[in-house]
Amino acid sequence: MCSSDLTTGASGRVTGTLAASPAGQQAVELTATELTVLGDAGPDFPMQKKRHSFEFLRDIAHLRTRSNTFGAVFRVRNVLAREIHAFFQERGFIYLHSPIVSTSDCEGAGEMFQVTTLPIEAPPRDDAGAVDYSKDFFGKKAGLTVSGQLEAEIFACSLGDTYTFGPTFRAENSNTSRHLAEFWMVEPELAFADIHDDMDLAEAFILHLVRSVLEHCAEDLAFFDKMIAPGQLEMLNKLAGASFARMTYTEAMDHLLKVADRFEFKPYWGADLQSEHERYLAEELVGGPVFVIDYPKEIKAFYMRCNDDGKTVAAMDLLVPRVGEIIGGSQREERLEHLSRRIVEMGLPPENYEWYLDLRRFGTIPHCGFGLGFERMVQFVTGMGNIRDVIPFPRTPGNASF
RNA sequence: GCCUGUUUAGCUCAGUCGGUAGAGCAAGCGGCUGUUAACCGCUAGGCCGUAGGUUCAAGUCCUACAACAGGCGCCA
Repeated sequence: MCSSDLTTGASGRVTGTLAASPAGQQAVELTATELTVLGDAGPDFPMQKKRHSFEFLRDIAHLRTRSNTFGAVFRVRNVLAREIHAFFQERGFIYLHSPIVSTSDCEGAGEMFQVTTLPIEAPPRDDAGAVDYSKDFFGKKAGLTVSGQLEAEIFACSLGDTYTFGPTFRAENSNTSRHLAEFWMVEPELAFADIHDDMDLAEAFILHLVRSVLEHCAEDLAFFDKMIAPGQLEMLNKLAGASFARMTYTEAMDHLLKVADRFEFKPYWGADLQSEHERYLAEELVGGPVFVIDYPKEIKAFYMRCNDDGKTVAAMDLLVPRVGEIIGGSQREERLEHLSRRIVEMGLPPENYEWYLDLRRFGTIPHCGFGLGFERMVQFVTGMGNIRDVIPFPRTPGNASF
């Protein structure tokens, strides 16, 4: 082969001498003495030495990792994954491999993907005509996990501080730049801890990840700062030395009501925070990450601990500029009678929660935890606008290529 | 699921008042050479998303559908 085969996309081996470079934009250069093309690419190679749209590159996800943007994204993603383990392992947390296939749909976190070996066209039916899941592979209806939290609670209430880090699935028809049907979630669970310990951990965790990336991915972050998200480096550097603001839902609502005119959805006490409200709090009012705690109990999950006011629960969300909610967590209701009552109040079938209630019947402890959407963290750090571009092979409604 | 927008060359996009298409990059050929998501010349390359409709005439106007994007909801 000759050098004319050395087109964009070709692979090759170069032998030469590494020397300091006089050019401004690189430190070293290779003076080649020998060049071998190992695999030529041909004129139909779809990528070029120019900017492509991320939508186009998404269609060729098997080739897009050859671009500088996706190289940088997945190097940063790798460092973040490594540092998640480092952070928790250094603090003595147990890494729990929570199950992927789950038969406990007692989470309510989202629609489950069903896992079945029954024939779709003609499943076995019982006398009432309903699908007979006792004939299914697991003997009951099964699905892909929507959260490892409940399993993490089991471990936290026996082994102590625990975390999960694994794939999570939501069959929601969500079409946004912040949602995936398959994503990775980090879920620590703290034993003998309250909502304030939970926030302290979340803050230390985010700061560790930001500082680690600044330390280990300086070159890639400079690339994002220049090509993807101007100002990103300054934002991260500022964040690395900051402490996060904290406010109650009621305080946040007071702030929102003062500027209610600017919102499409008018805020009022009792309503969940809209995206535009979250953005205002993080981007304008605070200008950085902010914890919001003590939400009205009606808009939060059954397992969150009731506060003494009888109206709110010890829930906390961490809102960050641009991405919005990056962490959602709570202190768990450890009091048997309160938890039982909430299950009934929310119309959930109590028989599904017996094992969960056992954790309160037998040696209950105060505990808490949170979930971090891993891809949202990668988005936050890199400044990438679409979550489909920070996971190798995105799964979204209507798309599971590769 | 709802709202808005987009769909024209391999890619990124122009295309005026409706009169059968242009640029840059890529590709091919040639030149240049301290270049870096460079430069110069030439050459090719188009069922204008799909299906209907209006019109003498549709890339352009209308309808439906599809794909994609952005925003919203759901959440992480």
